[in-house]
Amino acid sequence: MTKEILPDLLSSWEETYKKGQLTLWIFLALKDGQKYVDEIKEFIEIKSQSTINCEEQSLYRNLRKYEHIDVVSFENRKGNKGPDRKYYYLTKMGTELLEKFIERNIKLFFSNEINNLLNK
Amino acid sequence: MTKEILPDLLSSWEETYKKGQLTLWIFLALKDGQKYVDEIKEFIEIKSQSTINCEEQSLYRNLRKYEHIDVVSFENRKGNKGPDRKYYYLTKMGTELLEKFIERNIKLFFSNEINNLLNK
DNA sequence: AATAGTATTATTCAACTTGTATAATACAAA
DNA sequence: TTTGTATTATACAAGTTGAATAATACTATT
Repeated sequence: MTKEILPDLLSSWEETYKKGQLTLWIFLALKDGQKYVDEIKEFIEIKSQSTINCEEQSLYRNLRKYEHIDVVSFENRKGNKGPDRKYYYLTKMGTELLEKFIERNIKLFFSNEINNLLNK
Repeated sequence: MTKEILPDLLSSWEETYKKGQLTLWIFLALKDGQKYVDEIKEFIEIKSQSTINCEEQSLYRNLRKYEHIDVVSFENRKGNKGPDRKYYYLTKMGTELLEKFIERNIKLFFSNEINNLLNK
């Protein structure tokens, strides 16, 4: 009985959970190196082990938001085909922001107290 | 210049980020042991190092949702004063659900690839 | 018996992100 | 000219949380 409900509960929880996570994943992708949208999407899919499959539209929307406030910037480069690609990177402010965010919000899970609880 | 904007960006990002995180924190609190709402709130505030300060109303709302679908249950117990308290705990299904969630969504950050990136 | 404090339930509105759908613009190569 | 790639834009639905407000109910104290 449980076996049929559990996957649905899990995916609906994950759907909610990931809504606030996209920015983090994008910034991690950019910390890894300059990327344009397709590469960011691929990075996230692989590194999240397919937990997060985002739409390109969501990436563009998110990137534009942070571009406007100088957290993210880009450089035009040619691809194999079509028009130039925007290769995004974190600005100095974006780098600082990500660093502080990781320190406050991610490192928590590496603390002994939480880590013990996670593995109990 | 950056120094004035950064704290605002950080807290607005955190506000968004934590919106999908409450369920995880509640479930971790319950995994730690049966608790009623005040204790859950305290657990989250302390263990998140004040990164997450949630409203009791949000806890009630969230708990009720998962209570209805048999992920969370409770036991009435008397407190020092006032009416009985509902001491919540994870059901068998809730425990399984949390375990699977952690495995898929949290353990990622302990992988070498992500961990290296976080500390770069 | 009345009051004050504790615990929970309920409703509503605003703010925010993402999914989804749809459309438009623009460039390059075949 | 057509096809494929890359980006921008708008609008609506769904979901969560913050905040405000109100109501119910039990207990202990005065």
